[in-house]
Order: sequence, then structure tokens, then C-alpha cells
Amino acid sequence: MEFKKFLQIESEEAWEKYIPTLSIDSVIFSFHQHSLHVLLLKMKDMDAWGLPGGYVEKTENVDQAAVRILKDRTGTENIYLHQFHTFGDRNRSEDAFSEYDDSIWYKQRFISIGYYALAEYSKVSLVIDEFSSTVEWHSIDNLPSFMMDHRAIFEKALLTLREQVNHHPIGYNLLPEKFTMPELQKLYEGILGKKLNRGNFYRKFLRYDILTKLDESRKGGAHKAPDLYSFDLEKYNNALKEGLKGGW
Amino acid sequence: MEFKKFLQIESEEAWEKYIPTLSIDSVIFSFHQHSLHVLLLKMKDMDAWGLPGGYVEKTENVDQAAVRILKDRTGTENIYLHQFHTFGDRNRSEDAFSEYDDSIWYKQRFISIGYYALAEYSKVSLVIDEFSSTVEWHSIDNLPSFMMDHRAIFEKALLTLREQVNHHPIGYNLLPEKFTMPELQKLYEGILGKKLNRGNFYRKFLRYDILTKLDESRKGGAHKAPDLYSFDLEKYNNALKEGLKGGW
DNA sequence: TCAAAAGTGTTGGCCCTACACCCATGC
DNA sequence: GCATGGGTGTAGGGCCAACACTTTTGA
Repeated sequence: MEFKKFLQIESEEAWEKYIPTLSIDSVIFSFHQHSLHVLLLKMKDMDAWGLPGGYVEKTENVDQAAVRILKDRTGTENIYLHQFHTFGDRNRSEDAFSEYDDSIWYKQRFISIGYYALAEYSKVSLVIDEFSSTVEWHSIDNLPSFMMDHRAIFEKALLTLREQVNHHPIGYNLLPEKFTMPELQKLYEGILGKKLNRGNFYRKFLRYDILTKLDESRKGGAHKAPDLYSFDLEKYNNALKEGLKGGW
Repeated sequence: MEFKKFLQIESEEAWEKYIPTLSIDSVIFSFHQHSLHVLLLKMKDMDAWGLPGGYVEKTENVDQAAVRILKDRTGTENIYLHQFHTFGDRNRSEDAFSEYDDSIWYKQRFISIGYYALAEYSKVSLVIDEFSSTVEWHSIDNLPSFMMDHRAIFEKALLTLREQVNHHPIGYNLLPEKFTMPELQKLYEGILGKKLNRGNFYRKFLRYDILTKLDESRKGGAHKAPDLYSFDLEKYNNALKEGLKGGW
């Protein structure tokens, strides 16, 4: 019963500090081991996994709250963050905390503002919170079962990412400073959920004229060593204003 | 002072009925007289104009609330409605109702969920509410000054419309059943904020293969009578799933 | 030397741009 | 008939898919 007691105490503080009825859920993406990953927490007294989230302090902007929550979980606030949808169905959180008293903060009806974040894998150090027993990256090709409507929130985030891939600096924020064409292509295939033609992808991206080819290649792997590239940030940002041309 | 008294009474009801801190603002678009219009209200004791809005009842879904609010203002609930952004800056509503007591409902800090609506002009009959002195369509090329952050909310709605023009049934919902190519083009030019080449627009849209050419033309105007078209709803919806191809 | 991955060449088709031309209508 | 706007023709270029070929690497 120790955890229940803890929740009771936290609950009292929450009513003082936060805007009621309102929460934030973050879908934090990263890219490593050839695939897109999403950050998930396992709650201490639940079987299912959930997205990292939090609440909005009475005196802070909603966007600031999202940054704060993200920093608490990843140790860094220098992460690309974008609001994508607000989830307001009446019953979306009603089955959680069913064994608790109705007056507990966590048992409210929450309207949740969804943010997606694009994190560079190597720069993130995962931080666990008091509510969770585990915090882990999960490949989006192999996800566990989610609590409440978090599956739908994740799906909506991925769909939004897909729609915005030509207008937002998605490649830049998910890849390390230096990367190869095959890595970039894998990232795009993960976001779009389909295979792309290798040669055509290669040339299409070069045609955008937003990459700098470096005088190095990725040694160490088997087979031919691929060239390394980085983004030309000025050209990249200019191109994104108009949107990268052509569909996927 | 009659209006102030009225607000006091409404305020007490509001605390009972609605989720606190949360509001909805709607950007209702229509198309007529060759240009995009947006529905605006003038508050009774303010100079500036505002977007129609409302609050979420404690027992309804947020999406349902948006439909209800829209119906109250337009007399119909058969309107395309889409959530586009949530506005949560701490100070966004702080200068409104400054001469009222802090305990009044309307003086809370509101986080507002923005919806855009696409209304067919001829099917809407404007309904005024008790807070407003005027309700009017305004051409987006000639807008008055707005209250609070409603200008930013409108801009964000228009930008979203622009980004989603290939994925959402925007033409279908803003035009009457039968329309001409020049009308369709004007609509697109209004949304995109730029002129398009006539002949190329014409052929590009025909190539989508989502229009039915009718055996009629729009008589009565000067010059050559343009052909009338309507959307082939089945083909249209299929095409939108993948998104209409090509940029603007 | 061989398989596999990376880089590059090639070809035909489609769409886009730009501009030009014809057609229909009200004045 | 003439100005105006609507419908259509056309030539050039760019992008794209598909596929094949060459190069580089580790085993």
C-alpha cells in the first residue's frame, strides 16, 4: 500500500499546483538500430504501457509545460517539440485509477494535449519517475499494449509526422550530425510506413540541395562504406518554409 | 448595467455546467462573392471582433461541444468541423473582462481548443447570441481588429487549411453542389493566398478524375457561360485518402 | 573471389509551366 | 464586332519509377 499512500500525498499537491482537468501526453520519437522508436513508461501498478505525460502549472504556458515534462523524462530541453492534437473524449481516462477515491487528482476527467518530440537517440538519457517501474524505447514495429487511449494518441502522432514530413525538420532532429543516405532512407521508410526505391531516393534528396557531402565514410560495417552527409542548415530551413517538393 | 448583471447570472450557471479553464473557439469559413469569408461576432461591450466560441459541458466530448457551439451559431450541425490547434499561453485572455470581479467565470485563464469549420454559405443562417451585438461574414482580405489572440487563431486556421488542402474535402464543403471551374479556382487561390494559372489549374483538376461535368452551364453572367461541375463523391473520398497529388 | 551494399547511368512516361489560340457571350 | 472571360492546344523541361550496371568492402 505504500504506492497508494504516495499517490494520495501527490494528489493534494497537484490540486494546488496544476490546472485541473488538463494534461499533456508526449510521443517522443527517436531513430536507432534502423528503426523509429517511441519512449514508453510502465506504470507501477498497471500491466499496460503509457506515454510520458504531466500537467500544466497554473502560471505557465502550455508549451512551457510540455518542455518541462520532456526535460524531466529525457534530461534535456533542447528537443524539437510540436503540438499535434487535443484528446477530449469524455471516457478516455475513466477506467484508470478505478480503485481509488473519487477525490483523487488522477481520477478526474482529463482533456489531454498531445505533443510529439523528435529526440536524437545518443543525446537522451532516460529518467524514470515515481509513478513508473520502467522507461524504455520501443520500436514502432513491435509495440506492447497501451493504457487508456494512448495507442490512439501514438497513432495520431505518427500520422501527423507523416503529413508534416515535407514541412518540418524531421530528418535533422532525429538523426545524428553525420549520417549516411541509407540511414536517412530507413528513417523516411519508418515514418512513411513503406519501402522506397534506393536510387531514386538518393537522387531526390540530393536534388533538394540541402545536404553537405562530407569527406568521410562510415567505416566498420560490412560491404562498401557509405558516404557521410550532414544538413546544410540554412538551405534546409529555407527549403522547409516552402515545403520540400514532391510527394512520397 | 443590465448586461453586467446578465453576465453575473450566466457566470454562476457556467461554473456548474462547464469544465473550467477550457474553451472552444471556431473559425467558420465560407466562400461567396469570389472570396473566402470568416464568421465574426462583435461583443456587446467591446470594440473588437471575436471568433464564435463556447465551453465544454462536464459530460460531453470535446468534439460534441464543438458541434453544439457551431449549431448554435449557424442553425445547422451538418458542417465539416476539424480541430486544428490548442492555444494555451498564460496571458492569452488576461486583458478581457478587466472591470469584472475575479470570481466571474469569464475572467478565468482559458486554454482554448481551436476548430475550423467549412460551411456552405447558402445553407447557413446566422444566429446571434446574448453576448454579441453583431454577427457577420467578413472577407479574409479585409478583416477588422480582433480581441485577445483571435487574430492568431484565425491565422493558424488558415495556415492549417492550406496545409491540408490535398487531404481534406475542402472544396466539397465550401462550394455549392454545382459550381464552375473559375469558382473552384478562386476558392483555391483564396486558401493558398496566391494566383494560379488558369489553364493548368483546369487540367490538373480534371486529371484528378474526381469531378462530374454536368450538362448545364452558369447562365446570366456576362461573357461565355462556364460549364457546371459537381464532385463525384466516391472518387473524391478515395483520392483524398492518398491525398491529391502534386503541390500548389 | 564472391556476395552484398552503395553509388551511378539510362530510358520512357507523366506532369508542370508558359504561352498561344479559339470559342461563346453580352454590350 | 469587340472586349472579356472560358475552354483547349502545344512545346520544353523536370521529376519519377524501374531497372541495370559499376564500385567498394569484408569475409
